[in-house]
Amino acid sequence: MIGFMPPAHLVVAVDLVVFTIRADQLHVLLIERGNPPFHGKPALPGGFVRDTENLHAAAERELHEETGLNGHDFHLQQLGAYGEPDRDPRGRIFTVAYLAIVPDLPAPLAGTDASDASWVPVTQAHGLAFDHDQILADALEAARVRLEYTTVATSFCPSEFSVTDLRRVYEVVWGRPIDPRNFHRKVIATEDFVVPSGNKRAAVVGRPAMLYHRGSATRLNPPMLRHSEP
Amino acid sequence: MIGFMPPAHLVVAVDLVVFTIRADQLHVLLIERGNPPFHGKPALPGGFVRDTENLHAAAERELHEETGLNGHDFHLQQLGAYGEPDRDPRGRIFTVAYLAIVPDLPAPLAGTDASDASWVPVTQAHGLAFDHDQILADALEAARVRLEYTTVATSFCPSEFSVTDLRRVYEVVWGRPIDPRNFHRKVIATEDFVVPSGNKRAAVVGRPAMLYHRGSATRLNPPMLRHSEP
DNA sequence: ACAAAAGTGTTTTCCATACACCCATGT
DNA sequence: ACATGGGTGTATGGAAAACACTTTTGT
Repeated sequence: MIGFMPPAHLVVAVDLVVFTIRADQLHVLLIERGNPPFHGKPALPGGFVRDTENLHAAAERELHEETGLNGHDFHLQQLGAYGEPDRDPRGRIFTVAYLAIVPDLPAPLAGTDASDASWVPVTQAHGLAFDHDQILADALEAARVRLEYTTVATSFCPSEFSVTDLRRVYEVVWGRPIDPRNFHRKVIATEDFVVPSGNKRAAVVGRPAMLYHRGSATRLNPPMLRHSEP
Repeated sequence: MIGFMPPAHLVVAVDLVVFTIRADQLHVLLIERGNPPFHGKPALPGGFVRDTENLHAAAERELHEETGLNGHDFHLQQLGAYGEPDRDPRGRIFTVAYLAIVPDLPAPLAGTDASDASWVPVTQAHGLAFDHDQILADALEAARVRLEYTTVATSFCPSEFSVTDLRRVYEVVWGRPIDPRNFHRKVIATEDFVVPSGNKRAAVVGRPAMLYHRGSATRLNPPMLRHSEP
């Protein structure tokens, strides 16, 4: 299998950096490669772009194959193109990386093509195949920046969530604590960031939280400020 | 020439959106296509990525071919990949767009391969070949955003420039006036945004301006705020 | 002296931070 | 009653906007 050369028109792939939050930790979806090169190594899920589909559709298809998600239950956005001549030992293969943000899936990967896929804490995701370490690092920084200026944080949450759930997203992705009171006021004050669902969380302990759905806003104005370390 | 199909490995191109400011107007570098498809139409400069070069190097090479610039006299950054199946009638050709920002060139395009290239005000750059209208629109928005959070505005200026020159960049790209006094204080207060050259502008009229070089900073913290329209 | 552009000071307004406090629920 | 987390009010500091003012040159 060494030296396999893909058909000439298959020189553009898409790779996905799929983030979710499980147990208050940021996780990324990785597969274990079943073929050379990098046989047995962890890698980002991805595949070649088909003749009739555009880049975004290819990314959506891959995401569906790996997670079973479709519709608009996720955030999917292009990160950029990677094209070092030697990035793939099979030959000159360009890849377009996509950042995907999904809620913690109840039945994560059952019934999908990718039973070989698994969630790995980003803190432990090293030594990936190809240039995927670099792509993952870029994706992490992009996700942190997007939390500042957009409403993507809600894409980490299920359909119904509390303000505290949303705050945990910021704390986990940014890796620093946020004042609950000020965060609450800011989220509520930002128009169409979240809309009340009318329900309340069954309280395990303490006052039950009001629940919200994602609002229609996409940009955060003013942004959530992430300061440099104190 | 109709129906020309590039060699199979040449399916990835880079296209450049080169911005400069001339006569207080934002201009973009366009070529007139000498071959089908879109013969005679304006288009962004670009070309195929060579076997041994990475994407950034290909973009740098194209920029040098079109403008004669090399070294670090410019800003060059990837915008993203475009890959609609029908974006090029010759076949499936992906392109990676780059945003380039250069100072107003003294002898703009003399002695370059591209005597067919010319500066066009962005307000008049419509009806471009391929999907270049879309790429140009994306590049313009990206440039506006980057002026907020980075120091790229200095890349529009020659080696030595005044604070007022820099303010004009913001006003031209954003298309709205800025208070000269507050802008001045903010630029000077931001560490390493600009460094004094020690020289003064020969005054045509009024008090001569102090001149500056680009500083070492790349990110603007705090950012230049571009408010929504009043 | 005057015009014109560069650069500084001052006031006001707004927003982020910090933190005290009240609210709603389970035990 | 009280512990626990959810949510609100308020004082303070710092930065942005608005704008009056001073400085430096050429004519």
